[in-house]
Amino acid sequence: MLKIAKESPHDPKRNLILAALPARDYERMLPYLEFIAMPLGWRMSESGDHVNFLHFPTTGIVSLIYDLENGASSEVALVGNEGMVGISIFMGGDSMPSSTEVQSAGYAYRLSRKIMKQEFALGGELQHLALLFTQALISQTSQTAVCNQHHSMAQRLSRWLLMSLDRMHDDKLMVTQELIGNLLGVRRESVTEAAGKLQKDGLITYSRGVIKVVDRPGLEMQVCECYEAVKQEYARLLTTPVFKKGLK
Amino acid sequence: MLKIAKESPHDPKRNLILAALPARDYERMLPYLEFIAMPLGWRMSESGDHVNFLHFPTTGIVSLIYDLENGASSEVALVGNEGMVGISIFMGGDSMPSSTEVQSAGYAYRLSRKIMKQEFALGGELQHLALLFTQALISQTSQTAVCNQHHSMAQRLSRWLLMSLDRMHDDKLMVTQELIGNLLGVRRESVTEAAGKLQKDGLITYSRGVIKVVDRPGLEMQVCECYEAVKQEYARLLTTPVFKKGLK
DNA sequence: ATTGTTATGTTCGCTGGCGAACATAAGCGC
DNA sequence: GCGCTTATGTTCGCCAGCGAACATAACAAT
Repeated sequence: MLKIAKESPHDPKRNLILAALPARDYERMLPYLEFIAMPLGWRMSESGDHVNFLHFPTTGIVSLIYDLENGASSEVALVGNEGMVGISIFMGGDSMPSSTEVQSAGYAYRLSRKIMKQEFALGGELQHLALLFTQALISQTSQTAVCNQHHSMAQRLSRWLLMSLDRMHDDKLMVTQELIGNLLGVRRESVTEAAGKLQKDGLITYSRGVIKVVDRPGLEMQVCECYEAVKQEYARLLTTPVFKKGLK
Repeated sequence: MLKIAKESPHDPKRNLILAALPARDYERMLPYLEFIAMPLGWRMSESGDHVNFLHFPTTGIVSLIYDLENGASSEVALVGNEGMVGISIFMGGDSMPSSTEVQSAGYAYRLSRKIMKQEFALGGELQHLALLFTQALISQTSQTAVCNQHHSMAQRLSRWLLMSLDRMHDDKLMVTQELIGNLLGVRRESVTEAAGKLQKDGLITYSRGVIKVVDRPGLEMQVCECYEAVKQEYARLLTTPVFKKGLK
């Protein structure tokens, strides 16, 4: 049998929700967790699709996106290994108006709708964590709504870079400005301008689909408050139970 | 004993969540439901407050608001008799970064945190409805994020008017343009301009804190898609169980 | 090395909402 | 009726992001 390193995407506990589960719950679920690759650009679900799996990313990043009739769209939230994708399964609605798309390639473990509903219905720690994560997601979405309206492109780009970085293993993002534009709901040119400014200020460097953050503290200095606000709320809601479990 | 008319704010079943509960659950909760007035402008909770009650409005409207450091703010969702206020109680986070404010005076029944957690833990229809409502709230918030970014003032004002109207009993809104500006995260002058346009087009009339919608179909004609999108999603998620129960 | 493709750079005029300052006007207290 | 407060009307210059058009530059394939 292969030994799996802790840092490998194959370790289910790289996903923080799975990692926070009590041993008993974790082991009961383990046989049903299916390892799956999330290639870059994969549209995991379209708006309104009946969702059949709950995904727990171990690496990679997934964007939750709202599309408008005229073709415009905006990302409303980012999910990485701190959370899960497909909450409508346990929230009861079966589908959501948002689409989900893999923004940075990686891996996930997935659980079938049936098993997840069973586990959720037990009312144990999984239910607790799932709901806490969902609350954090609401905060992220709400903050995005305010941020979209009140903050500049450069600030929003900075926030997006930092949030993506937090969900990555390294300091390089494989993403074109065109794609960022789609996610942020602005033109590619606006991204170019903002990115150029950040590069001139020595905060990032980029070239043809690769963005590298070279001065993270500097980036944090001039990002809008939304970044910290969301991060704090995730920490408040989600690190406590992990801690609790670690103490047991 | 006083007889309470069905249309009275004193009828708990004016709240659609309560109305959708099976008789057994409803009757068990009834003794714990406390009737309470929600006066205009009441700040039910501030950002980060530990929330002690879950409110089920029977009349009136509550705004969920995000505040920024510079004093700016934006409403991220509206809740009326179709839902509830204080979801962090059963979601597990105890508090939220948003504040809640009564935007249109009315009444509500409230349940203490303790009782609500008990009832939720039973895993029955209340849990089911609470989660469905929460999912609908996520949709509303997400749509707001996209709308804030892509649609004009006049459209967003129209959407806000229609959404408020849907949660009211009559066609008059008691609200100043100044207040609407705060909620929509724009200047009062921008509201004046947009409202002036709607009035000139014969869709609304207003004067000193009273807005009356005189041509609802006309308003619906030129509102952005976000209005219908959210409404449909609420209908999909929340009317089905009510129906089911009605058929039993 | 040549060519095609994709990513990024740059410009120009336009418009919606901003910030500030000030003007009217409707209701309220007395 | 008088004055005070609050709600709405109007103007002006400003700027961020838009839409469109086009220019360069890096990489890929052959």
